[in-house]
Amino acid sequence: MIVTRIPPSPTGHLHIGTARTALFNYLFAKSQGGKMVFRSEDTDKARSRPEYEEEIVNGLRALGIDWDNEEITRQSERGPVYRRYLEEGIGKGAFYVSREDSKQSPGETVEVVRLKNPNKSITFTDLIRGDITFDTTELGDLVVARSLDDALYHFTVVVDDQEMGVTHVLRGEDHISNTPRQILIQEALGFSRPVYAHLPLILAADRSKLSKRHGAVAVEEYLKEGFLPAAILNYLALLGWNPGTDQEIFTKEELVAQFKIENVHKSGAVFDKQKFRWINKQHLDRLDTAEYAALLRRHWPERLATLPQYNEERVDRLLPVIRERAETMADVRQWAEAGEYDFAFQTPSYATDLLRGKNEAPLTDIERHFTYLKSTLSEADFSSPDAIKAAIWDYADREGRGAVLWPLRVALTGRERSPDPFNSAYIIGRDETIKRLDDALTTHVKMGQ
RNA sequence: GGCCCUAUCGUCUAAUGGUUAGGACGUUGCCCUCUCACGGCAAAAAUCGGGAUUCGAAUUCCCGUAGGGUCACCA
Repeated sequence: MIVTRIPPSPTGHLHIGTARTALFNYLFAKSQGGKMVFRSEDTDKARSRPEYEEEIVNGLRALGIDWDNEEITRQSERGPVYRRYLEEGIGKGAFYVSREDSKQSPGETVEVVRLKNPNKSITFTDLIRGDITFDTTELGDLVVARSLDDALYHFTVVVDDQEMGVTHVLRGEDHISNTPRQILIQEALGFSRPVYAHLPLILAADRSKLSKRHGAVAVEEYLKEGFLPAAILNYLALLGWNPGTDQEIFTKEELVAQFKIENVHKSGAVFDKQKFRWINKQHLDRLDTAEYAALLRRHWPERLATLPQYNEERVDRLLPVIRERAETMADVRQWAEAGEYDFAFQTPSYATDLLRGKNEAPLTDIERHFTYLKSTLSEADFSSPDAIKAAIWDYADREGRGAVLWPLRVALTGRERSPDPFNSAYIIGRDETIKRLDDALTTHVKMGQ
């Protein structure tokens, strides 16, 4: 049985690179009927924090990446296990205790444990890159533990992978050079060698390893920005992998069904926010209305609810208009905060010039159109934007669409750019539509004459 | 610098010896259109360079070049 692992170090937020590695381990294991285990690599006491472990666990779960060990393995709790293997290795002569100056606290003398390097050439087969050979001589007698009770990363990884039955190690390309060290330790301990697969890195626009200085790298930040977990998963999967078909939008299940390690790339992939946003829109489009409404309300700026005409019915009518444009919930929030949707919940105010438009339509024309529209709309079918459109389209077409529709839209929304007048009228309802036409007439047309 | 990895449109990628080098994002143009969007159609846009093998190379090999990763008593 295939067993993969996801071994984050809880020294920071859940990095999208970590999430991507976790995803590939998950997809590889699940697509082969195997398992994935989670291990917290918290041996660095100074930098590891429980909050980070919690954020990583929650973030991965939010994305739908779960693991098969009930209890998370924590390296900080396995000191005795490492000590046992250390002592065993020293007994066999594979490691030795070395008395030297401490690098951690200079001036002190400590007894570190070093590997007795056999100085050989090691070749391992990488599932993605083929055979890779290193001469380990340059590694020297590497330190594997600060003391018998304080094993270091390479040692703990090797011991835990062995004890947890890990068969396949899928990790970032930045670990390639770590592999020969770990193989040396495995061989010193008499362990078997797992299969390795080094994934291409996620790159920033400048093609260097994506890091904090390039902007948002934490999964949490994208979740907050309103990216859907399914979209994050989808986009991450496409960075370095593709199914060999033109399909680009996937559910998690489709990913599991189609994932093949042979289709994983060798070269790094630049993280492209634009494409990510587009992917998110595709997933947004696949939500049903109730799901979308719930999502929208979670990201809705509170200020809108304080507007005088705010009610849920209008929000529901506004939803399709928002939905057709928004690529992320952050877009919606931004537009809402810029006042683009205020018209739905309060009477707009605007300049007469805006009402007249670029062509500086005579106010007498606007008065004539509005008088007609008022009487027509007071009897029109308001059950849908299309019905409203049907009621006034012929008139607008005859009189000049721009001449009729532009001032109508401005009277209803007060904005240079807004949803179309049919949707706008539908959102605010018949009474409010008539009222706003009246307002336009008294405030702008009559005053201006 | 040593070691290691990589190299197809700006970006993500398809094509595993024979294609007008395909698709997607983005960009540009056109259509739709009262505005902003959405949508539809179209266009521009790539095999890093040089050798070798071969009837034939994006694809195999070699040499360059470029980019990246890594060189801890961090993980």
